[in-house]
Amino acid sequence: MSEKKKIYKPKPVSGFPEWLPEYRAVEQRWLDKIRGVFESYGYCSIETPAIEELEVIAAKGEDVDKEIYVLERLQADPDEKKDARLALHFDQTVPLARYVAQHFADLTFPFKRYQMQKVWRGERPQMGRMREFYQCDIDVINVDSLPLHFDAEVAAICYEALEALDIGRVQLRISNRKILMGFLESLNVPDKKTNGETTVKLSDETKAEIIRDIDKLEKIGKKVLLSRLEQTLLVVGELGVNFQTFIEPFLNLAETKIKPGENILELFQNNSEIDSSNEMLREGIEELQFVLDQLAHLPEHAVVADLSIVRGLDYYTGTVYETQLLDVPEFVGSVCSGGRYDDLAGSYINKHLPGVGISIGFTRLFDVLRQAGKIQPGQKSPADVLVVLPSEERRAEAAQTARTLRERGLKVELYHAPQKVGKQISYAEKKGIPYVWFPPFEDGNAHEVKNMATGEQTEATPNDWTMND
RNA sequence: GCGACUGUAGCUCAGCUGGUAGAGCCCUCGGUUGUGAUCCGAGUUGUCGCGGGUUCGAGUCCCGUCAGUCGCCCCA
Repeated sequence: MSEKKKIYKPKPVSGFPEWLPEYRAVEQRWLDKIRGVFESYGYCSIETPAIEELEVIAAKGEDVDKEIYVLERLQADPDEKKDARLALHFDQTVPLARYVAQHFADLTFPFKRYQMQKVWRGERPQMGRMREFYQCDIDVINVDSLPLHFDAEVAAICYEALEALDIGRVQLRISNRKILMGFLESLNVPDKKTNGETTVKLSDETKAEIIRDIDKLEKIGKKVLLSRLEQTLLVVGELGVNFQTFIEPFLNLAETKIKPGENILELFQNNSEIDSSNEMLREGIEELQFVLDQLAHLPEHAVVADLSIVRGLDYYTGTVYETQLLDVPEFVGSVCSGGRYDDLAGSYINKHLPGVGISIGFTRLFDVLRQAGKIQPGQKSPADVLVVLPSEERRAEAAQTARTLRERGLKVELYHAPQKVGKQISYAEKKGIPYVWFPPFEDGNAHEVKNMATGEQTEATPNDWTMND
């Protein structure tokens, strides 16, 4: 007879966050604010399915492949293999490309859209890194060519959206991939095979390795970075000793944060060790300068050019962005990143569709600030008023009071049982409901309302009371 | 995927060199009649992550496993 109820103890699944009501309330408010800023620039909303065909999602590059969640039925029918495999989307940029290609005929270009949905990545979770999270994307896609102004516009919009959240100072860091690509292309480094007698161009593989490492410049520093390059590349390599001395001048530039108004080309030309005549390099500098100067209206700290920003995703071809929270130094990751991609939809449609966009890593942003204690939790209930239930006999009257208040635009909860008044009040207190309404407990008595913050209680009528009374 | 650390009540944790589990918070009730956040009193709560081993005996030691945290890779 003493058999115990079997309980399955719930455990949170790491990397799949969920919040208590008081934080969810803040999260909703933030999403509304971001949406408001996006729409104020005329960007429209779309939503794409949580899943895409694996073929579509995996189009990005090998590194992300291993992080893709695929979807299958528990009882997968072996004969069903002919069906396309499905996968949860990894980001919203690739689904956008597919969407644009698919609805090409019905869209108006330049197509400006925002999209706020969850995405999934199978990574090891840690501070600021989840396996399920919201991204707030804003992108512009056009046919044939896309004016460079948009590279500045999407950045400015995102900055404004972040500013609207009142989260302290944020800094956009912008670069242009063409600069680093052009620089690496221009190099003639000593050939190992000839013991440095002749020179050789960097292979794509080597370039990729260097790019990956330069991304870490701020984190690990120039010295460590150079010795790392030496270690990884000399071994692999076609490169002769001291090849790092060819990279170093660039790192010196990449270490500085360039403000709007500064002349980037001059910085290169003043550095005699860098050959700034490379065409791609020049183009990148010009573009970066343009975008940077277009953002000069933003506050002092808000935007810098930072040549160490290159971004991991392969599809970016020009402008790239990252964003730091300057007032949360314990977190160094980017909370808002993106870039320009010249032809992401090219594999779905026979049109040239360049785009540029940025994505706010919403859940990361929210959770990092929450953990840093910078988010004031909201109310546990959206209600403005709790109507006390005096007795079962007076339920109809109390319900009518609540209805009247609701009709006047207030959010009103009616207490569920005629319990002791003290209990009803403490319920309101716990849920953070700011006002408690007392309908008459006896015929002929007046309504009263209590302000929970001040403890003050006054007579009132449901038809004309307002929260400021 | 690799490395380090952790895993005891709903939550935060204590439990010394092995002897059959404890504190605070939370929650419930009470301190008479219609008033919360303080105070006082009483009460409920545990496969000690899971499986195996050593032992007369394991929350405590050993092995395995799973999960979590942090770091690396990568990224929002």
